[in-house]
Amino acid sequence: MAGMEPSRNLVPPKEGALPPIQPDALRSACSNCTLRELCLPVGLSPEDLEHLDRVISKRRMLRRGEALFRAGDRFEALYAVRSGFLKTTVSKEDGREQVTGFQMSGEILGLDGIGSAQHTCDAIAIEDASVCVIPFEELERLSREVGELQRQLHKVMSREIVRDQGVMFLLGSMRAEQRVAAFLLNLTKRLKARGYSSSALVLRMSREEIGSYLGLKLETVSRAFSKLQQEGILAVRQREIEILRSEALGALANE
Amino acid sequence: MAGMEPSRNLVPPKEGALPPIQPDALRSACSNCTLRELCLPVGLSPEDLEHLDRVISKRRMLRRGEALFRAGDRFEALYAVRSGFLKTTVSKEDGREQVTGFQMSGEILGLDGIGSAQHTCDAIAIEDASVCVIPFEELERLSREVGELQRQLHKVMSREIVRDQGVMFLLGSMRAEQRVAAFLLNLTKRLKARGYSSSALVLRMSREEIGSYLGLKLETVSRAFSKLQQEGILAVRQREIEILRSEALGALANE
DNA sequence: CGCGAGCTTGATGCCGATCAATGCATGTGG
DNA sequence: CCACATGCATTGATCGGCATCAAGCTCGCG
Repeated sequence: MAGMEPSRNLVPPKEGALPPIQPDALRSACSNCTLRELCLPVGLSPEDLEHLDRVISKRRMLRRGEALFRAGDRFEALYAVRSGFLKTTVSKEDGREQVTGFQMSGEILGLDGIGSAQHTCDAIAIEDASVCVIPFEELERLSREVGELQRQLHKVMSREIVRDQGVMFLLGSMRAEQRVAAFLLNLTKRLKARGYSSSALVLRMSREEIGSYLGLKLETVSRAFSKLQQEGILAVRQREIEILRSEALGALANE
Repeated sequence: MAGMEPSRNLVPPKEGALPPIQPDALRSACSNCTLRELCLPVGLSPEDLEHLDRVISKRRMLRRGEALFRAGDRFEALYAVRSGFLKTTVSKEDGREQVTGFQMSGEILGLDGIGSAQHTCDAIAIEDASVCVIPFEELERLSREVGELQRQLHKVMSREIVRDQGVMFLLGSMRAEQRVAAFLLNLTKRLKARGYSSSALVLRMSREEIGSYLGLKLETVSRAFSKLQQEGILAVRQREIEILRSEALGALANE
């Protein structure tokens, strides 16, 4: 039932908002990709795009639960999500682990590996997914020639740092309900940029994964959802969430 | 009493471990800098170092409490700490703020600004400090020519991302005492790399700043120090900390 | 139909926040 | 030099939010 279709159970996107998947095509092409305005190629000229196409030659399909890379793996490439959802997790020796992020189409994974030539976290598909493989040595070489690409890569890395700062703030200073509110707002913002509704969504991750990301136990996440529903801010039916009063959600998250 | 001397009340470094300060010199030179093995220039050849010297032409002195940059400031440069300590903080509109990091000599500040051309956090000197100014446009240009520099810049950014993942783990899954233990171990590790003792240190930040960084209240930080002292793991006298049983501290932080 | 994974809901307990008082070091003016 | 103010740290008492433990519940699926 799950099959390999992308993003099936998200709220239907506007026309053409998501790329059609061609499971057979082994070559990707940034030039034609409908994600190019959200992904690494933002702002590249058509000629530069062609150069990039030559570097990003491979794709990789992942079944739900499969790892794109694991901590300790040799770092060789960055990955751009084409379809599906992934999570990244860090873990201590003793096995305790924590989700550090969820990635959707157009977002880049693997930046953690550059510093030490090894990945420092696991990247796992939380639904069937497809990613573009971006061999890093070649990307570095090309970005030495294409200033705009260099700039774009730097921006992607910088934004990741800023995102992490936001999560640190959330983990350090917000209460459970606020964290959940902020999480939902962040998700809908990113989904909206991809053509999805900003008031309804289907969560691709379990309560436990959300809790792990937000520094909460799954029961607490569940209670927060229930509370927000009681207050008339959300309508929650399992993983389907409807945001009834987004201004109230925003107000909550901002204090 | 405080004056402009660097790092006065840290445990005395081994010979030559910290750079002498020449308050009058307006030019810095990576080629001669004793921090070059900890800072951006790691691994650069003498010739490449000379190129870098041409880009990093200015220094800036900061008094305790002074801001290097603030959220919203136009992003123009990265900064490398020469001496002294800084902190970075993010804040919400309502004024609540949280410390996201402490930076010591050889560490780079300002990476947050690349993505949006504006800084997204404040960087404040928590003691008199001196930084090298690295104009970013010029750094980007030079790193297009010098592959080793490009690589080094990417590493610095990637390590910042990994560092943040570690903090997220700490904030999401560790208890108060563990957080304090991990904090101390992290500080001593970095100080050791700079030639200081790994078993004694003087904190440059207040209990409140530590708490803000660790997602705790200052009273909780204080209690954690007291507890660790009772247990014979630390000797605490105000901001002077001596680590008596570092293996116990490590064991605590790792579970 | 019955099983199991994931979600919800309730009862209880603990860790850390909060409120409050005291201690300690440094600085200032009389 | 003392009296006093100020900023920071310690310690105690109390409170509240979230974790923990423990049932039920829902839904998809063999």
